[in-house]
Amino acid sequence: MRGDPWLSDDQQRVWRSYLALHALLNERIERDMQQASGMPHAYYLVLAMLSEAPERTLRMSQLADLAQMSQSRLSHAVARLEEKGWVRRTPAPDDRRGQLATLTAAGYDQLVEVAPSHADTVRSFMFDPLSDQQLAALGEICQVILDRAGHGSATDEDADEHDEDAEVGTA
Amino acid sequence: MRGDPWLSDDQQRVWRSYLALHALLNERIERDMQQASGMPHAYYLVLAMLSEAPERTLRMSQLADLAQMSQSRLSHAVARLEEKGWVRRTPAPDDRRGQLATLTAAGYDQLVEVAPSHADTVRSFMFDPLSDQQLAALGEICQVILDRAGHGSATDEDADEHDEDAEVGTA
DNA sequence: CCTCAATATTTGAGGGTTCAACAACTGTTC
DNA sequence: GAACAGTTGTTGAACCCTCAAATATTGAGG
Repeated sequence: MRGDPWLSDDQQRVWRSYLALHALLNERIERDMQQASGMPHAYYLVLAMLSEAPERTLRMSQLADLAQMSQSRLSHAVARLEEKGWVRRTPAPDDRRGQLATLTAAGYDQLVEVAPSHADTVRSFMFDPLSDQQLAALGEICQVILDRAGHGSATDEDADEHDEDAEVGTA
Repeated sequence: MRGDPWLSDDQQRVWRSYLALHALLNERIERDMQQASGMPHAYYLVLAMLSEAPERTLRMSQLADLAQMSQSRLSHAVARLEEKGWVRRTPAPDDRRGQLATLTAAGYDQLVEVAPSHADTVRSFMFDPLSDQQLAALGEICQVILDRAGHGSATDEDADEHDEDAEVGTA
């Protein structure tokens, strides 16, 4: 039903390392976030993306793209963030189907408060152990895989260009 | 409250790539699994770990360690896998607190049926794009980080040695 | 204008995960 | 051997995510 399955022994080993790595990292990030702000990491990313957008405002669908989540997931997420007072939703002026999500002042404050400990977690866990060469190698590895994702055998990708502008920072 | 936070620009870029990569990979794996077997990837790992154990049987706590989940999570998971008839639970003979989880024949069949497409997803997405050097580099990167995890600034790790023996394969 | 397919977003149900509390048992210590 | 701390595993509530269905709107064509 597809091309030759199975992983080589080397691939197996690396795959298990990758799984272990991610499990551990994720656990720490989520614990950290939960402690610091009572929200999951995914919600933090939503706030971060908004903070980098002009007017700290984005259409729901763009925000979903940037935060890499489904529209449904985002809708639930923003509902919750709105309850907390960190995001506000207003109807889009030009398209009456749309909604604009805006980061509130309280949301921005929250982001600023949480960011340092999050960044520290990521840096100390993931990056401190790596040499400069390894950091570069990891960057290229991710890029190669991402670039090739979409050709493979699956759905599709619409590939917006990236948009460097670190207001508060992803990590 | 911790050592110098913030990521360098390079680290930021790599971190975002990593996030994008994982989001995409995870999405495909989960979609694949759900389609092929109606269970999440985490449950597949539980079956896989059992398949590699002597007698296809493990104490709940060992299984939780190997599958990298909390006991609570595993308990819920095994409850569900038991409903599906893929795992059976029996009281441990030596310790009356304990439970043994055993992979049933049906569970093994399920694993064998699902494994190829899963392996193919992982290989084609993650490994096909990589050169041999990149595969090796990735392996080392994961190892370095994992080795240093536990010293860092966090909780603790008990570090069991690994245990090569691919009955059906993690991926 | 009317219809129809496509887009944008929300909703609710179903299931997964976490966290804290609990129940049962073990091993040690006095 | 009674008390107690520690281990093993389960439970229920709260929350998050997915999927499919619903709602509202747009834009293209006839």
